[in-house]
Amino acid sequence: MSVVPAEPVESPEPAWRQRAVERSTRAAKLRAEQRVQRFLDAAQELIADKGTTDFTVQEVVERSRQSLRSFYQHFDGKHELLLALFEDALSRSATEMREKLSTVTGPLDRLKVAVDLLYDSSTPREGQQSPLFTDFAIQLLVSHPDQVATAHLPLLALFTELVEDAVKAGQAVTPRPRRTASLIMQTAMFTAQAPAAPVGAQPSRIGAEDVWEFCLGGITGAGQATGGDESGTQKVAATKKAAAKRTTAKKSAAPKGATRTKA
Amino acid sequence: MSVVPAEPVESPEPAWRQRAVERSTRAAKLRAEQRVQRFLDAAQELIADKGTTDFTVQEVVERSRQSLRSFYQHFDGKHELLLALFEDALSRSATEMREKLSTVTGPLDRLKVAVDLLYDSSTPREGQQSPLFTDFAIQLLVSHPDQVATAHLPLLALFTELVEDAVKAGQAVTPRPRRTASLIMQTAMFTAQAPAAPVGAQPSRIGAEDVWEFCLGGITGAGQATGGDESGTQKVAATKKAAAKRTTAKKSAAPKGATRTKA
DNA sequence: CGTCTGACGAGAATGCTATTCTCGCATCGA
DNA sequence: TCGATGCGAGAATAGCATTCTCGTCAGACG
Repeated sequence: MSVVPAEPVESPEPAWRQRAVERSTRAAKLRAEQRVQRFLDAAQELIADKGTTDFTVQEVVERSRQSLRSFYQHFDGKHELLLALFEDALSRSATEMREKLSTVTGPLDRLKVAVDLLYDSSTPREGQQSPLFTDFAIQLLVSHPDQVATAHLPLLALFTELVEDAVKAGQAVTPRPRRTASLIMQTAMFTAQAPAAPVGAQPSRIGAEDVWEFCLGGITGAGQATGGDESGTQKVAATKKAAAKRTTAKKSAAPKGATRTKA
Repeated sequence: MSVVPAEPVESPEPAWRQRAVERSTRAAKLRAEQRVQRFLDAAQELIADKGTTDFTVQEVVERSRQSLRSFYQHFDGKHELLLALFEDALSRSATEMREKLSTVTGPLDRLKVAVDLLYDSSTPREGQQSPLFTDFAIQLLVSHPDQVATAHLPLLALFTELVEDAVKAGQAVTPRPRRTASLIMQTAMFTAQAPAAPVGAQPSRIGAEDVWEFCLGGITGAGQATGGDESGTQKVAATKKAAAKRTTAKKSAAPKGATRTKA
């Protein structure tokens, strides 16, 4: 990109010195990276062990057999450490998801599988690796929304592709695939760690299936048609169009043919 | 429910004493409630002032002109205080929303307005009253999901009604209105404080409109039909049905008639 | 080879909060 | 008036992140 052409007057030590310095530098940089990695690994272990991101910086330091001094020399703070892990995890997750998707064909199938996978990753487990998606992701959402956005980028790209493919195949419609992808992701991720109903409510947990149906067909009925009466679906679809129009144009009174599809 | 019939032998002081005690108690209880209220008010003010829930317990104490001692005598901790405010806010919000909805007719219109309102409440503002929906709600979601669920109950009830009404009017279809309502709420609330795109991405912010369209029609096209070609919508709807089936039953190859509705 | 520099370990010190504890005073009913 | 209970004032404790101080050591450089 920018191979500086060495100013003829100001710097009488053009490239060879630079190379020398760089060689000298390289070692240090390498050592630094190793150290950073050790912190990262230690933190990862702690997260796995304790199932939280509530570990102490001290613990990280001890586990990595380094010093506080060193820690703060390499990270701006605990926050930076977690952010690093977070971005890494999401990025890794995206590629992993891509692999798993490689065996699936059909735009909608692929999208569904993606939703399932994302939902699964976002579900709080006991001993798994999740807390980066759950715990921290959420805290971060409050304090540094933009960084979350950045971290989401790889996944968002993937989902955007999936949506676009579905659209191209005529199996989906949306004016802004990126936004839709974002909405799908958010729905899946947040719903996964959703509040279970307070006490004794049967609809206890909203599952990946529910999320998918919702994303697919929303409320207007298309998604749930997994075996219902043909005519019914057709009817609702027609109604829907009108309803949407009405919502925008302000009007009322509607056909009563309640058309549920399932029991 | 349980007017204890006064055991003949064990307690020779049946009702008069109880009444006396109760009279004596009442005053104390009343004073206690006033104190609690003062804490609550003070906290509310602080939130309004600072725009965060990051106030100190000390601050609450000072502002309410009471003592730390007293605070911890009435609350289990800062957490309880916030939780109280949170539940209150959500409950209040639900009734307020009900009022505003009273002027709107038409199931889908009502639902849409509700989504707008909820989205609006959940949007982080500078000086407004929101932080209870944003800040704290999210922290809470991590630490005490069940309490969040409880707090959401009033709103969930409202949205469930709205969805059910829409279904009854034949303007919507869903097997489990409650779940759908929950999904709609979550989508609106979380998307409102969503991460804006990292740097220079135009689709910067997902708005209430986008949320609504997504909830309404999901991805399968029904929602966006604000003026598209009749036949197109019809076609997509038909395709949709098949697609959904395929998703479940694992199959591939799809009709190519890309049918976008909007530009 | 001697020195100088910059990274590092060990750990004390600081700062911020929540939470608890200890003292007295005051209020209210008996 | 007496005693219990509520409460204000504020000191004490504790958990953590972050900073600072002091030596040490390895490599760079003349």
